[in-house]
Amino acid sequence: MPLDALTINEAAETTGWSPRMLRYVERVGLVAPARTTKGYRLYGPAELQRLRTLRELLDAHELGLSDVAFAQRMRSDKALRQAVDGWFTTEPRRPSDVPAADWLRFEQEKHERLLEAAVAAA
Amino acid sequence: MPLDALTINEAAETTGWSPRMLRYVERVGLVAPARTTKGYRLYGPAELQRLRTLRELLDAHELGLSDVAFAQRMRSDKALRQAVDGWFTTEPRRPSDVPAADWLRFEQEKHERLLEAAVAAA
DNA sequence: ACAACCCTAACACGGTTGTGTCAAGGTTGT
DNA sequence: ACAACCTTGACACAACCGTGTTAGGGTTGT
Repeated sequence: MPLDALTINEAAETTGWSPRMLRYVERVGLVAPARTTKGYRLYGPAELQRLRTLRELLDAHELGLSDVAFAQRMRSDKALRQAVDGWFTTEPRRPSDVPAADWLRFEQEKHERLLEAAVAAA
Repeated sequence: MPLDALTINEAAETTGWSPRMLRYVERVGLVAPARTTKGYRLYGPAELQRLRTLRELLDAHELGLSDVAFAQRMRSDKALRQAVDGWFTTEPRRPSDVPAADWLRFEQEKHERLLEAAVAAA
């Protein structure tokens, strides 16, 4: 067994999550640890760090795991990100001299560029 | 009554939402219509548009209202946005020659600049 | 003044989230 | 071989989400 990887109960001990919740956090798509050939979960330093900061994140802003899962979905699904961003920018009295279709496409591409840069930088 | 503003039942009729849900959508912070002095809701063209596209958005990506509400919270609460963005970018093997504190601050400010631009553009 | 509308508040109810616990069975270390 | 782990699956349960319905009370238009 790798020296700097913990089993689920050990990881639970040092992160404050219960083993049950570690499995649940994995199920919802955040913090998925490596596995041994026989299926045992192995939590490395990166996973442990993510688990600790996740707890802080949730507590500090009163979020649910589903909120963070949704944020992750927005980062990985470009179409979703565009759709949501697009919804918040509907009909804010656009300049009337430019055709609507062109304006909309411009806005979409602008957001796409900006947010892709943000994600790429991550 | 303003000519191009609808009451809640009329708005429900043309948007496909139920009156109950229009009140709920307002409660969760999306699409808040104007009010008459006596408290009657008045849905203008902008609100009607947002309601129709909201329905499309939810259906197209299997979202809940709470997801969109959370997205809105992320756009309006800078600290939240930074915290969430920060979590997704924890410990991805940063360049080892730059002190951790500086690197972290640099990343935070970079995200802040990019996302502020995106929101300001909206 | 009366019907037809609007308001808020509440009860109801199936579905999801977050969490614990327990069961049945495979793996590991001594 | 045996205790001490690990796995998945299921039952349970409070809290919340999305939605309808109903009740009690104001407002508006004819």
